Amino acid sequence: MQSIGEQTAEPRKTGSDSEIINPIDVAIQPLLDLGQTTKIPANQPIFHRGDLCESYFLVISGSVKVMLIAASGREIVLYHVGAGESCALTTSCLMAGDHYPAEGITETAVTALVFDKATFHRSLHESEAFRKLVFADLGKRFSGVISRIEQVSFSGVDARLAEALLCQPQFPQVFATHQMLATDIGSAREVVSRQLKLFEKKGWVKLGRGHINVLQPEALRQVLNNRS
Amino acid sequence: MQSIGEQTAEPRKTGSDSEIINPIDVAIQPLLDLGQTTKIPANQPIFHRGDLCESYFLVISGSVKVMLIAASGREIVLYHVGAGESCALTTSCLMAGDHYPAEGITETAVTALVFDKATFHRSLHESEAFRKLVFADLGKRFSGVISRIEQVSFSGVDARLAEALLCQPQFPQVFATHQMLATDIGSAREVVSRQLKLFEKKGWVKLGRGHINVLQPEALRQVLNNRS
DNA sequence: GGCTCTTATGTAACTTAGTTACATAAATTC
DNA sequence: GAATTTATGTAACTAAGTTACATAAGAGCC
Repeated sequence: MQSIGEQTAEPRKTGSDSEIINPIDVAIQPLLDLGQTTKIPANQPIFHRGDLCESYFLVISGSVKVMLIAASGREIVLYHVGAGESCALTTSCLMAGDHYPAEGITETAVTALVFDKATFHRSLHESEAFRKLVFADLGKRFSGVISRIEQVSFSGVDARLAEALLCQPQFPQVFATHQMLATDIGSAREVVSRQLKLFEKKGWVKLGRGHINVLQPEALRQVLNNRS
Repeated sequence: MQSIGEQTAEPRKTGSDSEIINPIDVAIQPLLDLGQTTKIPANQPIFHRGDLCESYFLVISGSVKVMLIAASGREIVLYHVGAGESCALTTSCLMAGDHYPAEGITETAVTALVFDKATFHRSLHESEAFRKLVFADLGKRFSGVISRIEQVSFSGVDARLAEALLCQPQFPQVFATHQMLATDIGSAREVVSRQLKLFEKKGWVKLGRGHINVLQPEALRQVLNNRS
């Protein structure tokens, strides 16, 4: 059995700006030749629910969101795929020969390494390093999606919203619409607007069109601890 | 590379009584020697959230439920592991070297084949059949958990309850308490009681202590179609 | 600038779901 | 059969989601 490299990729933060390519290429540099490097603009659908999964991809830069969309228009983000990460849903569908159960959409312009189905399976078979990368990613996502269920079904909108505000890339500045925040926490826009107004009334945030200024992060953290 | 068998196990219904061992042993019979056959009584915890995952198991007979439990006591079942199935969470934690993010509890007496960590990894490495079985299962669960999120966050209690009633093993007889149904659909006992009373008022079901008689399955199916 | 169009936010009224806090009743155990 | 445990019933209240708009801030165009 041919070994293509032993070091697995470490988990990486989604949406970070620096260190985009460095960490992944150590582990899978030799695999780069097997895939096709592709660039996709922002806000493009990559896959839809019901699509049969035909290729595997690894994000080199940018970010993809994987989400559910209800008939009513309600949306919930399952997870974000950042630089150095692969889409666990794709892995899972390729392995089970299944259809996608969700939507994948680029959030920013994305550079990705795309492998066709056969290459994916062959690499999985031949490379221990690739296998480790793929499965570690799958495992991480599975746990992540389970925490998501926990959040959504056990904790209130206030706690989920507080967490969303605290985890923004340009904290304490939040560049997001109420709709985007609602999708992130799996609630409705009106509910988010209502809760944000409450936060503003308490002096914890300052609201603006398309952005929010977090004034009292400690108060938000308190909400998180009290009732998550 | 040693091939231990080519046929993968087909997906199987959870909690079915007949054909318990037959279908799986075709695929993994040769692996039986590698694991330790273990019997566990009903209602026993198998793992808790936070536990480090040390062994892999394959259910031979009986069923295990994997669920989240909130501090408040609220519960939600993520999935059931039936005969011939493995626990995807275990697979995922073993592969990612992670801690369990949920609870595993036997629902009935269970016979399982247990592999230690090292044997699991070795089998994964050596046997294509085992790999296929493990990953197909993981993929199936991942999709399953995602539909669960969809159900819980997009569809109402009435639809979820109707579905739960329609999917019972001894349909149209339902042997479950309101609490068990609530855990299944990720709601609260009082909410289930309230909704069941409404169903009863409409003549769709007949309620009893510990069991429910479904009188008008068509009406329940209608609820499912209208607003799932 | 002023006009239009699109996108974002505000808000009230209402429905559904979850929580709190008990009461009642059916099994089970002693 | 009395006590205890377990299951169900129910009311009152809070939280969240929905419907149905109104308002307002920018973007693009003349």
